[in-house]
Amino acid sequence: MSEKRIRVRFAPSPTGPLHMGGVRTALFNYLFAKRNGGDFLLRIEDTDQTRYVPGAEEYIIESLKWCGLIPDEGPGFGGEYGPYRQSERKEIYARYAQQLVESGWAYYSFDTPEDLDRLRAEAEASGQVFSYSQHTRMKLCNSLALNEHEVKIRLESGEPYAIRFKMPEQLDVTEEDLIRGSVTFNTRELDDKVLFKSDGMPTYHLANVVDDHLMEITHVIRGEEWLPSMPLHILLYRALGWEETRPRFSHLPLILKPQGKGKLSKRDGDKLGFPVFPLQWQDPETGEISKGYREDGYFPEAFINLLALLGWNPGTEQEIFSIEELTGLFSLERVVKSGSRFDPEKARWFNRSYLQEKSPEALAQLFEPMLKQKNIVTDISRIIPVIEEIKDRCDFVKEFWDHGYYFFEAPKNYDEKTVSKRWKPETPVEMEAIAQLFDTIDNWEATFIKDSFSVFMNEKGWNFGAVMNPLRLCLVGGNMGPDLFRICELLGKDETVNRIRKAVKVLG
RNA sequence: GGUCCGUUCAUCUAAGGGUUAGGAUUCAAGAUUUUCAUUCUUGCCAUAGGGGUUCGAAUCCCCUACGGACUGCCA
Repeated sequence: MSEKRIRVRFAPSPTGPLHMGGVRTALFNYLFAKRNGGDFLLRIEDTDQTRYVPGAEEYIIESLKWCGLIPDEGPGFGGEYGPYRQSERKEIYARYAQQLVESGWAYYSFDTPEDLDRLRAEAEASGQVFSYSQHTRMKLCNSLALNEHEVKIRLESGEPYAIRFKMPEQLDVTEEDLIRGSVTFNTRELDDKVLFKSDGMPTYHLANVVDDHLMEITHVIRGEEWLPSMPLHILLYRALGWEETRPRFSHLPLILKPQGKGKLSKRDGDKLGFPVFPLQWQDPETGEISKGYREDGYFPEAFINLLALLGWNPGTEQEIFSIEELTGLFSLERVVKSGSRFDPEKARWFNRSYLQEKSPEALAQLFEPMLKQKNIVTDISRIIPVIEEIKDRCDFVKEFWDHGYYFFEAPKNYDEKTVSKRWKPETPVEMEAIAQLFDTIDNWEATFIKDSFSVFMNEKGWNFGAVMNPLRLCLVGGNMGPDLFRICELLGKDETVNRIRKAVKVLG
């Protein structure tokens, strides 16, 4: 094989937000490039003007940045092979389309979209499927069926036309897919795809082949939905005389929805309560908002990690990988062939793993803005010890509040179940006694508080459970939380005593 | 309908002819925590079915079933 530098591309269409399957495709391309010391390019495939969605390209780029998948080349990233937006490469494609007609690999088609719609409808009515192919092309309106003179007149009169690929008859096209192994198609079953549209733009098929060649792409790594068009692309390289240098192909398995049938779609996320997009997206037409992993509180490292393991594994039992580790280990050979169902529970677990590894300082920095939003201003140094106590019980930074709000504000109400279970007629007297005891403690540290408390309890002969549980209720408003004396310490003596007395007043 | 791809615990997956089919998530039980959660331990659970090839098959071949993708002047 050649010594060519490895170059791969991620080529999304800016027709909406990037789906997590798209992010995984980008990730695998990135990992493959970096593993092999090559280049990762971003190319925007915007050849369909009718499907342009404002903001989609920016969304794609912001998503890649959030994930840390920075292209070496692409719109806004520089590079020697630009422009990287297909709409800006328009002139290039017409030339190659023309070349294909001249060499007999393609032909003009004058059938209008309406004509074809009608033919499709008719076929369907009789239980058939219409296809523009070697079996039907001679009965249709194109430069193969029409005589030379007729074609010339139509062309000169400016009649709109599309250029279609003239699929060879009865030819086996075999390719070694780097993930799936040998795949064979016979051209007899393939149709004559449009390469160049009547609006002057190429279709995906022509544009991606031309651009991959011009941009010296060595490996095409894309979703499984492209597998059926691989023979067309291979033949296009042959027709253009680029077979010697053409890229190798790999088709990634799909990401399937957690339950039921089919691939993961936008709707599933909304229905099942997890994001399918990296970032939140608001549809510019309908205003409808779709959740994003970022806004849901996922760490980008966790998101990347879970995506990497959806359809790939290094063959060891390790599951937590930094992006650097992934780039060191990745190989297409270890990508699985079958589609994988996405498991939101495991996604949560990945985030948890990353959260537990982070320092209390770093987590406090992330939590502080959320406190500010609740109008709680406090010093980072006061947040850190709280996080040390509660982070075990959290999967996301945003859960710190639910598990530790009582460190920042007195409980507004008391959990009813706990009250009915723990708050007895004698409790108020006991609580007041504890409050008085606490008032006398000078060294306000968990171990001392605990010692004093124990001595006192033994003197009184009171039952620990009967006192500690309502005491916890006074301080946190429920029956949850870390070590009670640690809570007392962090609350401070005055606040602790105040909360006890307040609870006695409220609960009677 | 046609073409192509796929099929190991509920889920993600390991095992590239010889293992008690391993790990992780979920779930369940026990321990610890005088609370809740965590943590730890244990447990439940799989080679789609049928034929071959072979001393020996999750692994190779064929058939069936099921699932999926594609079948646009969309990408």
